[in-house]
Amino acid sequence: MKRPTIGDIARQAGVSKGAVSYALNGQPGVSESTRQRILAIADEIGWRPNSAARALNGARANAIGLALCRPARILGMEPFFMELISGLEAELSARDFALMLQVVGDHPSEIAVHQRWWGEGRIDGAFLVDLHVNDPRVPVMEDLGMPVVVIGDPSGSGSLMSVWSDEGAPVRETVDYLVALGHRRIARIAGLPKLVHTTLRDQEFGRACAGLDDCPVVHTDYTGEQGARATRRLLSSRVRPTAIVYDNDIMAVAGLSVAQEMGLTVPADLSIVAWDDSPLSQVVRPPLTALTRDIPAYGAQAARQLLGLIDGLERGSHEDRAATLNPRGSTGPPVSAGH
Amino acid sequence: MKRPTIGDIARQAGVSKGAVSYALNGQPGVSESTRQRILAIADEIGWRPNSAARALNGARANAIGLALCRPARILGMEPFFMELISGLEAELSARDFALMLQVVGDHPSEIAVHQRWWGEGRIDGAFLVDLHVNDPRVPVMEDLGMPVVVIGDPSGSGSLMSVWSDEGAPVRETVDYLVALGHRRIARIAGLPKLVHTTLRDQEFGRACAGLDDCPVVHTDYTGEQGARATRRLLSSRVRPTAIVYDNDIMAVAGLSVAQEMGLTVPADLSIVAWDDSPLSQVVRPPLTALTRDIPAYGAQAARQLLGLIDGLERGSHEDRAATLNPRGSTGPPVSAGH
DNA sequence: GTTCTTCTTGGGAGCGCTCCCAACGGGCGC
DNA sequence: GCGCCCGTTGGGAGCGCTCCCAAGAAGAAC
Repeated sequence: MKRPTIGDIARQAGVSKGAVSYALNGQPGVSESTRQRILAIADEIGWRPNSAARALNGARANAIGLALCRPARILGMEPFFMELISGLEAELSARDFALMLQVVGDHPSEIAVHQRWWGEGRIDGAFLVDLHVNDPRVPVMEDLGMPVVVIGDPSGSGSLMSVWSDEGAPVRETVDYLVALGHRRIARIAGLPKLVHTTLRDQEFGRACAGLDDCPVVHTDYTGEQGARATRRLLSSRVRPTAIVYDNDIMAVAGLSVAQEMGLTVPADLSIVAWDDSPLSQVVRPPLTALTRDIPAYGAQAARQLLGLIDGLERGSHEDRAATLNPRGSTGPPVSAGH
Repeated sequence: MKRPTIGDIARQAGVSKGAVSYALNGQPGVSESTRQRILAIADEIGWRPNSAARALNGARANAIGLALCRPARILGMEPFFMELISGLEAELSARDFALMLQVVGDHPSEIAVHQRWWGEGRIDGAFLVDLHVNDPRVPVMEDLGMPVVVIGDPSGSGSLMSVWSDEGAPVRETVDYLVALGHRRIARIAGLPKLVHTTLRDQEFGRACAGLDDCPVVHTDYTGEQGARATRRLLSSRVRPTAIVYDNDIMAVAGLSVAQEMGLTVPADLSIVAWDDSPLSQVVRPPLTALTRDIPAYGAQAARQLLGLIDGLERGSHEDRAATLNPRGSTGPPVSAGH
């Protein structure tokens, strides 16, 4: 049950290996009639190119690396990654590129995995996600000379190409909207403070809230538990916020439960905004006002950029569309502000 | 910036390529002193094995294939897959196996992807998930001769090895529990009727409900929307059920919202059970009674089985632990049954 | 018919690695 | 001191493919 090789085809067709190679790759060098005959035989005996042999000749690996450095627990919970991956896939599979996926524990092992894959010729490029402030992966990847696309803000991605969306505008849009509704005390329950996009949102939030009353920011690890705890603490303070903006939908849903548990009505007593939309936000009562983004499209764009980079087309970084506010039932004027 | 090869090492060490190969692979054939010298040089010049060259000699690809045939939309929503993947990964990465992931649109293209990967020597084996009734992938994989582990019930996996958990016991446990609480009208909002595990649960549900009042089963596509719609329809019927068992947590959460929207109190007017637990079920009010399963452990077991199969160890299929009922606030005695 | 050009074809090197085979050399038994 | 065995080493074929090079054939121009 040995796999047929181009040698077998050549023998059957009565031509040389070279001719078969040209015919199979659509290259000039063989006549059309010979090509057809070779293709027919190849098809008949079920020939498949051996990627190893191709790779040995300096060809592409036709695979992209993605090492995810997140605890499995969080990974399983957040729709973001699966949506991102399906977006990446849509573009990659159209070009017959596979995705090499590996969950790693920390940055050093993520770096090691990338070095190994690249060194062994298993991948043609890689994505970097969840950019940290002063991310150690960036300088290593810059040195490695491997095509890399950072999915995150260019401020932290060094000389690497990045695909990002503006974090500032959605923050401003949200705060302005809440202020227009009459809110003066807006809190933000944020994600990991180490992440670049968290700090960017923090800064913009601080600026957008200038002139308002106390606008606290609490950092969490994105889990529902921490989102619930932070919410409980905020709502127990003497001057509780009338609106909370969450950094993901999981925490927003958890926060909604806590508010209802504490006897508050949403949105009358508390308005809630979730960053990143998902079916989850629409399924709870009231459905959550959310900052919606087309994550699969975002991933697809990143994949296009990386494939371009691999092809040697030197296009620059790409700014994707920013998230836009999608008001639903969880936001409204605060009862106290009866204007 | 060419990558060093064993030829370079051999030249520097003043030995032959053969000796280097033996030294690097920990095989007998070189003296310990030579081995050490070679390893030192290899380390110094940063040598990495070229996987393509290795694969060319019939070696492993050190990668496993997983083609997911689900719309991206559902994929992004269900925690199940990411948890499964992180479980697979935990075991695979420990053995330095990578996961080749590809999202495909239908079974024919999933089959094509597997054939290509296997034919091209890119993978050493593959997982099959979401087993359908009379699944067309099974006979193809049997013919292909590739190591495959089916993550699903052995009744549908032909001669392929499978890793599964009993679907019957959890159904019985759930129905018995609800009956003990006093419920007589229990409904089931199920997933896709094409899937093997759906039909198994359906059958068992039918048996377990024997002797009870009307116990309808509604099939959906696992989305929150369809779960909500099915719930609304059931609760609008003249004799509405006092308990609903959902096939995933997304639909259970959606169903909870619908019930509350319709002015029903959970669990007094309606008890809710979710199949497959996740933080989501614990975050809503009341927290959902759920059939809990350790999905990462399930995935890890599947990975172990597949790696064993690849190594030629012929262990049989493996039955994993069945899901167990984890009662929370969403179940209780129906108000009508004041016993 | 001859020469030149152009298209087609066969031959073969080389990619980096593994592994078989033969040669070499030192330690041992006699 | 001689021959033998075994541990060590060098040499080299071969994995399946790509691509360069040269040779052959066919057609055009004279």
